[in-house]
Amino acid sequence: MQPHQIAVLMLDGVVALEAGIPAKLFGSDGALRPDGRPRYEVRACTVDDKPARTSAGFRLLPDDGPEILAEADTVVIPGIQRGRALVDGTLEPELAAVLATIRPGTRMVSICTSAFVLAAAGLLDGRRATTHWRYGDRFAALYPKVRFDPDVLWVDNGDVLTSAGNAAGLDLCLHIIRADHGSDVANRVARFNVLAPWRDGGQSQFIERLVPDPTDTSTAATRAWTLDRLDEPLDLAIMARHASMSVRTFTRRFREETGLSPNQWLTGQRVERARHLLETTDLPVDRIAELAGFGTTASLRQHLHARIGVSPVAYRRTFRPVAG
DNA sequence: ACATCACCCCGCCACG
DNA sequence: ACCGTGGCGGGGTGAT
Repeated sequence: MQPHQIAVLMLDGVVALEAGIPAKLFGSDGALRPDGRPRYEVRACTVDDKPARTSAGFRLLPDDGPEILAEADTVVIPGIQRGRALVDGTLEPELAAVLATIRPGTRMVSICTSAFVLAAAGLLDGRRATTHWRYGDRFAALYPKVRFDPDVLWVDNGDVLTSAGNAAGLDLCLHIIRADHGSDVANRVARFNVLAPWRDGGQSQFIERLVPDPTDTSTAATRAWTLDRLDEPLDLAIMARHASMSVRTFTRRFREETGLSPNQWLTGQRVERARHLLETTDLPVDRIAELAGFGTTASLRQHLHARIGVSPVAYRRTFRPVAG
């Protein structure tokens, strides 16, 4: 089977760190098939075949030209620090021309400020999108037709995906791998690259305390404790008691440290547990609901559907095609 | 599909 | 005055 073709379009003023993200993750050994063949093939190009000036004092010389865009299954555009899309909502004619060569239906991915480019191309009209928080006001003002969400690491519209600043591109690429091939493959890629498979802090761009003070009371130990007993009934009172805090303080600290409310986080962890079990075991769905801590199968179905839009059985069929 | 109900979440504010 | 804590109210959400 032909590997999924990923084209990285490096524009003038590209952020060097972000230009390397797709190749590093999609091209990781962790993303290889069991038979050793690649799942993804990553190439990079510029608009005009010339080196791209980065914002870091060096240039990037791609091996391929913009003709790869027309053959790509996914196009990733790393963030930029200049360009018309950032200034007046238009595209340079040369950029518009190469974007026009991309086949309809190609999955479009932006990292950081390149959401401006997708928006200027009209690809985000009427859809949810995000970008680097520092550019949020400008983004909303320049592109009023886009439903800007300032408070997430990434937004997945299926065929158009946008991510927040810099390292959020890692989270989005991991998400894409997870969506394409399941969380086991995504977790392996994360491990190969020494990344957190699921950023502690969930979706929020604004984690007030990135590193909880270890001498201070913290919710981290309680989160770890919770993960060992996901199959048990857990509520705020139980978690707060484990953390030796009042419910009010626990709730407040939890949001400060993770960006999520305790229950949002807990549900997320339960969904991840269920996904893992669906992928790696043949246990019946109601048993998985039980082990992941969902009271009922209906509850599991609802949360799985809300997160990834598929039923448990459909999910298993996608990622576990050979029933064991 | 719908109603009911428990629990969650968080602004508010008093307390130490 | 300042700051972290935690009880309370009640709108909101999710489970049944």
